[in-house]
Amino acid sequence: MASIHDVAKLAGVSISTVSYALSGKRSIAEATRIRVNEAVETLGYRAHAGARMLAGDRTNIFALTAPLHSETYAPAHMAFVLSVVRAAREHDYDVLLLTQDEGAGGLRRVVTSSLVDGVIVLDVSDDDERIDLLRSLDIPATLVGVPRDTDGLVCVDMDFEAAADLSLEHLAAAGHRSVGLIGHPHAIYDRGSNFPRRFRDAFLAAGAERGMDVAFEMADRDGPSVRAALDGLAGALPGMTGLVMHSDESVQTTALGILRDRGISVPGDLSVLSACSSFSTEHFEPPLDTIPLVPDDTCFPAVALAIRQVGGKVPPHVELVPPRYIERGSIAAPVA
Amino acid sequence: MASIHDVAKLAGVSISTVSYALSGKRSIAEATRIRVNEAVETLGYRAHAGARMLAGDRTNIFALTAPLHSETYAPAHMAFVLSVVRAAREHDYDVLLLTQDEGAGGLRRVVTSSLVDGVIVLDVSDDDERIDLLRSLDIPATLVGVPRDTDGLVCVDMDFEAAADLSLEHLAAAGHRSVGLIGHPHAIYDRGSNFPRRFRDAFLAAGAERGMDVAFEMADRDGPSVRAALDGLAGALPGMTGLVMHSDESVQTTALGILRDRGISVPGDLSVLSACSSFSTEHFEPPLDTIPLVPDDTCFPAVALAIRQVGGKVPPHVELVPPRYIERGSIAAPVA
DNA sequence: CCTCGTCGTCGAAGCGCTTCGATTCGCGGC
DNA sequence: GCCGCGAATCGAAGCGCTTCGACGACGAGG
Repeated sequence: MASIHDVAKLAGVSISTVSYALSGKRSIAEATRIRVNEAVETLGYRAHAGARMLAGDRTNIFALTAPLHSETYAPAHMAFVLSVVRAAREHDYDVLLLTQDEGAGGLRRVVTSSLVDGVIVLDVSDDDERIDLLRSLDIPATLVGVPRDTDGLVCVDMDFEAAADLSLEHLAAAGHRSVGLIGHPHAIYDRGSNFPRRFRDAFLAAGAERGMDVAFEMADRDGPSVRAALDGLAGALPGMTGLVMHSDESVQTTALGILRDRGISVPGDLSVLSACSSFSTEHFEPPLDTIPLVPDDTCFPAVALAIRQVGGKVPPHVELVPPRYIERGSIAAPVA
Repeated sequence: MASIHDVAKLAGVSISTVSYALSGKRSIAEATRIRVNEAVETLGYRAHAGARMLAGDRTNIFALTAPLHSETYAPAHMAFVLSVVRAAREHDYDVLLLTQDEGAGGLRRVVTSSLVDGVIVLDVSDDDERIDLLRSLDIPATLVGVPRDTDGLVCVDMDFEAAADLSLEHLAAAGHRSVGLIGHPHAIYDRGSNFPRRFRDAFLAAGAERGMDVAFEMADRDGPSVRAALDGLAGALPGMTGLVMHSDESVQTTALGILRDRGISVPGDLSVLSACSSFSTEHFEPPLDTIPLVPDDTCFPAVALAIRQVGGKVPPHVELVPPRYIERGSIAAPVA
């Protein structure tokens, strides 16, 4: 592997000149810069990562901790992981993938050995062992998600409260007064993963505030459970004309299938809306109105915030991404 | 952050002694080793990753290139990624996640900058731009998968040929003579991802060799496509009594649902076997006999091989993991 | 014409670690 | 009693890079 030494020799300059020519941290004559770049090109030179870390006090690597629990919906999880990696690459950062197996230990390890410049935390739960560690480590970090206690933390997340309200706003505007919510599997609420809880709480609160009748049911990924959830809602809301689904793809597909089997047409008999889904509802039968949960919307800002923290202090705060609404015709006026 | 210097001072020895005490590369008096370890403990010392890379010529990081295509089945993909990370951690290695966006460029970047000691390649296709690059880079690498041309490569994979034959062996033993195969979506075969092709080819060849009637259909992830595949098989094999499914979870679930709807009982009317599935078929209705595709079975050997390559040369070769068969009662004798 | 500021460049000092001799000490063998 | 040897330890030389202070050249201002 060619070293900066070889480049300097070939370009006929000193190694410090090469370094400055490449980093741009001092002014360099145009002619010199060109010669250096040519030398780099012909030698295929790339700075040695270890040397750069040692001398430069910067690794250009972020750690990504993204626990995968048994109830985690893998496609969504994967989408967030990839979004973080792509965002990092836009800033010339690489991503080291940590798993749950080591627990918070892995985080401590990579941070204290100066392997990473910062940490991106996915799938935050309310009392997460990673959070206290992060606070004590005092290292650039951004959480994608909002834990109960955000003290001293930098967080980015979808504004689930606004999303819940937005979903009811659209249904109310169409004339609906009685709306059910199908949520994620029990286990996800139990584990303290917080966004489903936030959506649910905001949904129920917004419904009350708007004077609407609302109810909530959780659904696992099997047919009987989804059927039970739908029945539960129908029982709680005899006059239900609207349905919001805040759950993963398979549950929503299953639910639509059940409605079809029962001869309930969408939106003729029931208006349906998919809220905060990280997949496309375009190919559903029928396509659903949706408030999309796009990984890039939160992961790119999260990485950008981590970068800014590396460059200097960023005051702890929470950034909420406002929800968007996409119409696909699955909401109509309720039939009397 | 405490440095090796601080440890040396606290333990009252030189830094080289600390280094040797920790690495064990030279003999150290027991008493000294203990003092060093105590100092490490009280200071919370961890070697600076960059310094270690620079001086030690080893990064203890592997790059993982795991392209995610639109047709890729995310849960399986994720399972393989995590398996690699866990395997790496067992050897004190970390994993840098590369994505498709940079193409082979990302690979070149991390290798030429000496950021990683080696590469693990997932989801190999027959003509993969990463492969030529790897060959020219001359760096420790293990492919999980077997490309058409394995010259100069170290590969590990499930023995799909043996798995295909094993599935027919069990069906034949139960008395079946006419067996259909449902495979992955078209796009996966088109793209050159090679294990589905290998399974299919081996299945058809083994069927011919055993003098059985066999047929093959691909199925996308939607109901109509699965239905069409089943109909296609029924058309090609009027006397079909056995069905092998080599496809992802949703297709298999859908297929079982269709069979149920049509009043075809398993294994009463049709014997069904799930082959090379990376998910559990235990909770299926009914549970299916399976030849499981366990990520750890290939990823752990793959990482181990990469480690051995870092330590010295390992001759290029292909390691095939023999298939196992798990009975769950979904295969019975065919009714006349 | 001399001085001063600017621009472009260079040499050298680390960054924290690994590793290669070299050194010291204690012990057994002759 | 001396030599030789192995065990334990140390000092120093890098590894390849960044960055700081210094220096020469050159143009502008007095």
